[in-house]
Amino acid sequence: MRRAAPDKRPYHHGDLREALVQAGIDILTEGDLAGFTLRECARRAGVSHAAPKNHFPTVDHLKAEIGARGFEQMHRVLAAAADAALSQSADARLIAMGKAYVRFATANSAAYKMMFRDRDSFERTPHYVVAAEAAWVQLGEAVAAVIGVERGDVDARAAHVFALVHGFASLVIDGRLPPGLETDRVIAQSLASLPAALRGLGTP
Amino acid sequence: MRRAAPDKRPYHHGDLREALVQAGIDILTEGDLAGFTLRECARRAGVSHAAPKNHFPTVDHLKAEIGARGFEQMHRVLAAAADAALSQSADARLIAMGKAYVRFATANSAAYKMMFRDRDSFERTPHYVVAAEAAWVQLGEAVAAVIGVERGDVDARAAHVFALVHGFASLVIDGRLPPGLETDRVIAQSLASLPAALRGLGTP
DNA sequence: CATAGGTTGTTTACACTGTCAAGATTTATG
DNA sequence: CATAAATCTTGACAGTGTAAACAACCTATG
Repeated sequence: MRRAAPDKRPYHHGDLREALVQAGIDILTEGDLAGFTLRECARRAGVSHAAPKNHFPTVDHLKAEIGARGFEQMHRVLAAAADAALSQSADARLIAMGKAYVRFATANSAAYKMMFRDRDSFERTPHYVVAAEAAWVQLGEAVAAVIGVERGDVDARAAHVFALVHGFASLVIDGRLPPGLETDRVIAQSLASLPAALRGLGTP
Repeated sequence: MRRAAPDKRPYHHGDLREALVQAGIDILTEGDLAGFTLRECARRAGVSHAAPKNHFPTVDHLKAEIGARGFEQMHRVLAAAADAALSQSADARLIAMGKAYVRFATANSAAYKMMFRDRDSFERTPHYVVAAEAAWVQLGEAVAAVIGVERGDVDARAAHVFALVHGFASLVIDGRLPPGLETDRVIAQSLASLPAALRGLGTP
């Protein structure tokens, strides 16, 4: 068994797979999505450019793994936001989660892009699929708590919420909203109207 | 003055700039966003790989031009949708535009991605800026017609609409909504609730 | 324990990309 | 017409992802 940080870099890295993932996350944290490169990850891990092949057959596999971790982290952030609002109403919890969603996306814009962009080019690894699915389930539960479980069609309402928060997140990240707009206030306003809108949805 | 399609390619190319743009649009129409390459555009225009430099200093300039045209085309599509619903209420027109928006985005997914993705890497050419701005203005007008011009804060409501349709478009394009979901019906439902939600926005 | 086999890295190579510099060719202009 | 400007070609360079051949290390089996 080899320790993680031996004194003299042995031939084998020790935990190259994890080092590559971490290097990739570091690059994204620096906000340099274009700088995300398989060779650069290898470079940061202190390894030759072809070494990653043993752990990730393709750069898309690495992207899928990092994207999966992004979903997992977002899941934790949303769960924490919901927990913090546990004493409040289901409406307040959903709103808190919506705010946390947009905040996470904008604070980790490069990672967020990697989570959503180019999904087709990802080999859909099981890890990625499971992590992305969990986000959907989490959202559906919060929506169900708002509209009441007996009212069917939770998915349609969850899609409404998903579209709204993902839309805001994308627009803010890409700087697509007009410069003068107070995005925080606008988003808070839209989210505040969400529970009522969900209850009215599909019932004219 | 030279015509667009002379019989014998008299100038070096005649209209290389336009040919490059068209080649790029063709690639996107084929849905192959990854295949969009400056060299491939040059290839399709029947010209050497470095020829584009005279018309587009950088590949991002070509992307910006194509993105601008995408915004222009979308503007026409939305205007047509609004015109077709001219005899109906402002609510109906906004809903029609929303549907047309999502339909355009999903039917031209590669072009839509080029319009929105990587905006930072675009040299922000005047053409692109103007075209993108026009889309925002168009949306704001439709929203203003719904809520009444006297009620201020049109931008906040326009942002709400923009986020919703862009969110749906992005999620559909990236296949992010659950497989079983009837997206057409769900989106129609969400859009139907939009005018009422806009009127209630910000007025508790 | 020795050794055969599999795992992990390195080296080298290839096709591809965007960009640049130098030259050739065609058009426009004084 | 002669000269300048615009346009295109050729060739080069640094990057990229991926593949194949080889080397070093680990491990399990005889």
